[in-house]
Amino acid sequence: MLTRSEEDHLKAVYALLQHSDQENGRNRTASTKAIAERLSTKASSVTDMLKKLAEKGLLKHVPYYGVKLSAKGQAAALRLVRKHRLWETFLVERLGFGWNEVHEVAEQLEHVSSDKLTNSLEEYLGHPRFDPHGDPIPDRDGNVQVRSTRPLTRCVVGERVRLAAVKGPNDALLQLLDQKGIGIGMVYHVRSRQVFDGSIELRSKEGQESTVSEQVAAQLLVEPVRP
Amino acid sequence: MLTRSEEDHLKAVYALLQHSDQENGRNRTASTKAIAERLSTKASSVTDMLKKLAEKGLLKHVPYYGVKLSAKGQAAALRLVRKHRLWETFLVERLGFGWNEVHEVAEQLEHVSSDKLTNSLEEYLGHPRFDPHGDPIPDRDGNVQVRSTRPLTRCVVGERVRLAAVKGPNDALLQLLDQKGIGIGMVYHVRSRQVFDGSIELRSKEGQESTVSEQVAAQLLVEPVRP
DNA sequence: ACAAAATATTAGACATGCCTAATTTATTAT
DNA sequence: ATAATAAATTAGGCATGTCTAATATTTTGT
Ligand SMILES: [Mn+2]
Ligand SMILES: [Mn+2]
Ligand SMILES: [Mn+2]
Ligand SMILES: [Mn+2]
Repeated sequence: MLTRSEEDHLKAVYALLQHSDQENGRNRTASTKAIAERLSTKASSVTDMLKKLAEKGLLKHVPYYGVKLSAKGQAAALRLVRKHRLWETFLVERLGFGWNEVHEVAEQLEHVSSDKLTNSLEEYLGHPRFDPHGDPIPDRDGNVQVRSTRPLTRCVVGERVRLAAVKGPNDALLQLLDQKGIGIGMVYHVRSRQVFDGSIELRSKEGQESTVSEQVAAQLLVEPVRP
Repeated sequence: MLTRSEEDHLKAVYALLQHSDQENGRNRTASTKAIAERLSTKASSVTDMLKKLAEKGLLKHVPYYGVKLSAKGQAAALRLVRKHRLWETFLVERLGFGWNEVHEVAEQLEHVSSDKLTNSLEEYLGHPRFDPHGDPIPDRDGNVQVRSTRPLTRCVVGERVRLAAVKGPNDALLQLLDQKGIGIGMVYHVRSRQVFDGSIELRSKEGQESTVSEQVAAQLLVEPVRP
C-alpha cells in the first residue's frame, strides 16, 4: 500500500523520465529539484521520500545524481497514470468538464484504490486509448500506446498533420486553443510559417483558418495523417 | 479545508446522532467509545480529534459527556454524506457494482473535494433522491428527505408496504437479500408472522413469496404504500 | 584548474494522527 | 451509599511528511 505522497512522487519521477527520454537520449535520470518543483515541495523533502521509496524497492537512488524507477516503481507509476487519465476522460466525456478543468480533480481521484473501480470505469468509457489531452492511457497490464509525434514547430509548410496531443496541458494554453477551435484529433494543413516570429498558419479540413504563435506550436504534438 | 480523518469523525458523529435520535428521544449526544468503534480507532484518539474539531467550531464537546454537531459541523457532515451516497449510486447505476460492493470505495471517493464534481455527478445521475441502500441523498443545501419508515417487525399481518431502506447495510445481509430477490422499492404483502421465531412471510406484487427471519426483518425499513 | 553557483543531502524541528498505559470521572449494582 | 465497573481523558511516545538552515557535492564559467 502506497500513500498518496509516495504515489505522487513516483508519478513525478515517471513523468520527468518520460520527458528527458523524449528530449535527450534514453536512460536519463530525474533530479531532486525537478521533482520538488513538480510537486510544489522542497528538495529536502524529496530527498527524504526518495530514500524511503528506494528502501521499498520502487526506485534506484544514487545520491547527488538522481533516480530511476525500478520495474515495481514503473508499474506503480503506470497504474496511477492510468487512473488519472481514465478519470480525466470520465470528467470530460460524461460530466461535461472542460479539458482545462479536469487536472486538479483527477489529481485527487487517481489515488482511490480499487481495481474493480478502475477496470469498470475503463469499460464504462469504452476502453478509451487517449485522455482529453491526447495522452495515452496505459492498459491494465501497464502497456502504453507509443506514437511518433513531434511538435508542430518541426513541420514543414505543406504537410498534413493530425493534432495528437498537447504537451504541457497548461490552463491558459488550453483556453487559448478552445478559443481558436483547435482540438485533439483535428487534421490540419500547414499553410505558412513566418520567418520573423515563427508563427504558423493552419487550415483545418473544414476550411477553418488559425494562426498560432511559435510558443503555442511548440506545445502542439502532431502525427502524420495516415492515408 | 478538512482532512480525511476530520471528515470521517464528523460523519461518524452525524450517523450516531441520527441513530439515537430515531431510537431514543431527540437531542442525544454521541459517545467517544461509539465513535471509536465506528472508525476502528481507539477512544483516546477520538478524544484528541474531538478537541480539535471543537476548537475549529465544528462540534460542541462536553468532556465526559459527549458531543453534538454545530451548524457548521452538521453542514460539513451532510456534504460528506451527500458525496458518499451519490458515489454509491454512481457505482451501482453506472458501473454495475453490487449494492454490497460499494461502501469501501465510496468511503474513499467521498473525500474528493470539488463542488463542481459533486454537482455534475448529481446531475449526471438524474438527481437521485435515494442511494442503493434506500438512504436519502442530501441536496446541495443540506436538505434531507424525511420519511416515516419503520422496521418490518412492527408491521401487522395483512399490511401492504414498500421496502424503503436497509438499516445496517451489512455485506452478508445484502447478499442474503439478493439471493431472496428482495430489493429496495419493492412492494410486499405481509402474509403471516410466526409466533415461535418471529419470522415473517412476504408476497411481492409479482407473486414471489419470501420468508425472512426476525433478525432480517428488523433491518428492513418499510413505508406505507400510497394506495 | 579553480572559484562561484547550482544542486543535493543532512540535521534538527514541527504538525498531524495514531497508539498504550495511567488517571479521572460517570454509571451500575449491591 | 458505596464499591465495582465502564467510559473518557491525559500523559507520553512513535511514524509520517513537511520545513529551514547548515553542509556536502557536482556543475559551470572564466
Ligand atoms: Mn495526485
Ligand atoms: Mn491529461
Ligand atoms: Mn471516508
Ligand atoms: Mn449507502
